[in-house]
Amino acid sequence: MPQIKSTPQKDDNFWEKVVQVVKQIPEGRVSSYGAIASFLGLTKSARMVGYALNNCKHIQHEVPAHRVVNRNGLLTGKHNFEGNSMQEKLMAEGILVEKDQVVNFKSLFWNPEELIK
DNA sequence: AGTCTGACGGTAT
DNA sequence: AATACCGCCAGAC
Repeated sequence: MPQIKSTPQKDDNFWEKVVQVVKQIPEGRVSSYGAIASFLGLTKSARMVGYALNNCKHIQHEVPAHRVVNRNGLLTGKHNFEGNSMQEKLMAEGILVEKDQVVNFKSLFWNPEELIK
């Protein structure tokens, strides 16, 4: 469980929602911070998604945070993982990474909106 | 209380 | 096409 430190009221549990969504990312697919933020109704707060994952890094083993990259497919969060484990985890799922960037990102991209369907 | 810093993204130059 | 800036907002100082 992520530690929610913000005030209980405004607390929409954004962090938890982020975790829930990220958990739904299928293996071998990737998504972006912006897409998740948008899906949660905070279109302009993509940074908060990364921030949330950072907050939840202690449960990283349950959250495929490595499948979340920025809108260009760039592994911007790489340095938050040990060594280059982010890339390694992606590669292990068959996702090609070249120069810190997901190859064929556009077709591997998974939009949270698919959850609704 | 003021300032700075991000696992970002869009717009302007 | 490449930078530069700006909005976003919770935390750390």
